[in-house]
Amino acid sequence: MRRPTLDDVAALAGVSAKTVSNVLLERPHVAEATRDRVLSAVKTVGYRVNHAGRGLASGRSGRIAVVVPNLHQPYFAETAERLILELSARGFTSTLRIAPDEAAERDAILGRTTTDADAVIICPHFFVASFFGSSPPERPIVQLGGAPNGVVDTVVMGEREGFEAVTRHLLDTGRRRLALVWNSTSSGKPEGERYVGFTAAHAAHGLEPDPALMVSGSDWDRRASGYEAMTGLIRTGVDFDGVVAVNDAIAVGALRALVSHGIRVPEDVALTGFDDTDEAGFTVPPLTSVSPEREDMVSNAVDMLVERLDGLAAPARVRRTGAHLVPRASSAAPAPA
Amino acid sequence: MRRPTLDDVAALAGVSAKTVSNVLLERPHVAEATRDRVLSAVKTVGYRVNHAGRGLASGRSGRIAVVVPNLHQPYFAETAERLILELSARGFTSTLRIAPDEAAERDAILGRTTTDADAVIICPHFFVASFFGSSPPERPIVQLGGAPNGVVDTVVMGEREGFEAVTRHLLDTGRRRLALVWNSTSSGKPEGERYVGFTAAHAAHGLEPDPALMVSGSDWDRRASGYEAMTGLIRTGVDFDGVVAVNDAIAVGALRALVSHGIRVPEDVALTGFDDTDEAGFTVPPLTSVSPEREDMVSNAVDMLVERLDGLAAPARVRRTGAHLVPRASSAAPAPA
DNA sequence: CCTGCTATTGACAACGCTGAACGAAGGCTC
DNA sequence: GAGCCTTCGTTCAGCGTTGTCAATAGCAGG
Repeated sequence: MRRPTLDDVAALAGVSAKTVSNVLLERPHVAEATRDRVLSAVKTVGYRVNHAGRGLASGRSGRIAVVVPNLHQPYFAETAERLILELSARGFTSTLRIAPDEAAERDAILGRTTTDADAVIICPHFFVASFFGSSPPERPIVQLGGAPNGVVDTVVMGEREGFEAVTRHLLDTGRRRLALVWNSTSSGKPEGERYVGFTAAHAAHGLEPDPALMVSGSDWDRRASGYEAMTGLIRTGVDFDGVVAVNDAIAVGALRALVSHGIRVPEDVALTGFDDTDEAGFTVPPLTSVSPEREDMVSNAVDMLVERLDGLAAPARVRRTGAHLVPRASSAAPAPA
Repeated sequence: MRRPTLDDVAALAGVSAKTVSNVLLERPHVAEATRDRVLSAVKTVGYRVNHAGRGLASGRSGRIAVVVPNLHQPYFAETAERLILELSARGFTSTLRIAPDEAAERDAILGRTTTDADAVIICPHFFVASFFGSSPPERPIVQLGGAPNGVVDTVVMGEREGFEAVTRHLLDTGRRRLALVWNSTSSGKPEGERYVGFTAAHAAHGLEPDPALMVSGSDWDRRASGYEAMTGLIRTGVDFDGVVAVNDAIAVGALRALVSHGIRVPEDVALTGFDDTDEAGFTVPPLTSVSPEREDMVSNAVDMLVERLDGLAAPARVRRTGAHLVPRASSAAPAPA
């Protein structure tokens, strides 16, 4: 009835509890025969390790906190899913923390709400180096996406080249006046890697982005935000033939706004997103997007984390992963006039 | 440098470690003055509880496993999000387990992969009573959605009435030949609460569902599955003026299939989903759906779980939550001929 | 045959916390 | 004033595991 312990297994196998532990931890120097005997005893008594005991004795929990702003945004849900599966494949358990606002995110990073994890992987929304004050983080933290901050290891996804590719794609197919639907930033101006890519593509065509075509919604993560921003732009009456959205969710919101104002996609206006979420393939019309190399991002993040857990002491590292254009109908070239 | 322990706090506050523990656990019979002294000592030394130690001593982890088939399906992502936030608001930590197939789901339920949780909340895909063999579950399990199985507490969402409502909505607005796009079931035939609602609505109009209009994809959870099934139905050439999809994801897939065959929604065919996920409001046209009362579902599930953790021994209980129609443009009445 | 290695296993003491049980002090009732 | 209850705090013994280190055996080399 009582849940079996190491001692129960040890008694049955005729060895000490420590030996059973050594077998389970796959320590070297355990005789083949002993191992077999132990493992079969484990099976017969139905032993399962007690994580609390192990954690207390070893000083590690074997648990990684995965921190995302939310799960209703497909990008975060899909990323969290991959992270969790990858961590579990590598023998870690995980705990998913949802940090919808800056305070929650800081608390998660600083460990105030994630005391039971050995390390943290975060898809940051607000994260900046100043969260730490003067003292460095007390446990490994890896950032997935977001800008390198010199404090924690970071996986940079191909934001710049991805955005450049999608922007060039529109320019190459004859679009000339591209609107940019942005998430709001602290400065109120577009900024960061994606904007750099956007500008670079324009420059390659000898063009410059038109500030009158840049709009942002009130929130990064809501389709509603894209709808709202797009509607605002349409109301200004300004002319445009392409819309580059900062991510798929915003593109989906923008799409609704375009359609409900009688603007046809892609005939009148081309539309693109970013992230290549599941839903991008199923909008009407299907949405051109940019696919970050998710597998790469996730495995790089976990690699770096494991290295830190194994004791690596080195300045914050940056790994870059790629991104590629996924053209779909929403950006099909307009019929020649 | 060393992480502070109860003893450090106790020394500073001039009390025993046990008293500090009592304060932190909000035990009664601690004098106000003592509590204040302890709490301020906790702050000064920066104490944070060691979960391993607490877990070992108390025999509980304070952790609940949330088990879902995946996160790329918005319904599961949104539900998991609410569960995690609710659990955290009630002082539990959570661990999210992704169980994509039957074996993984069974392992999670039986605790083989969730040894570190006191209890389990599961959004089941396959779960049946036979998972347990003859012995009852060894810790509290609550099912969120899915059919009651007599073994674990279950929250039944308003599948029957929700489906009846949406079906009636279509019939009331003049649609007569309703296709049903189903997830595949083991029997290959539609079954369960949703189908009962579908049939009941027909009966109320003196009609009977036409078996020739029932199709299912290969998978519950992929938009692709809805696309595939819908395409199959269109190819048969059979006539229909409404499509009832078993959930939003399948409806989104069906929508793509309809549009790409030149069938207009809602002019030619009305379309409805189920779950009222975030994306339903942003398809083109916006998708009529049924909203389960998510808050209710989640709080009921956690309530039942907490009661079990508090020692309630009683036969498996069932709580029912409601569902209401959310009409949108995809099911607007056709213009009178 | 002794020395020094490696391979294998075990004894013991933590790890940080909480449950149980108990003691001291004060207040109430009759 | 005896008896009892309530409040508040302490002492003590583990919870189940792993790290450290010692013990033993076997074996190669001299």
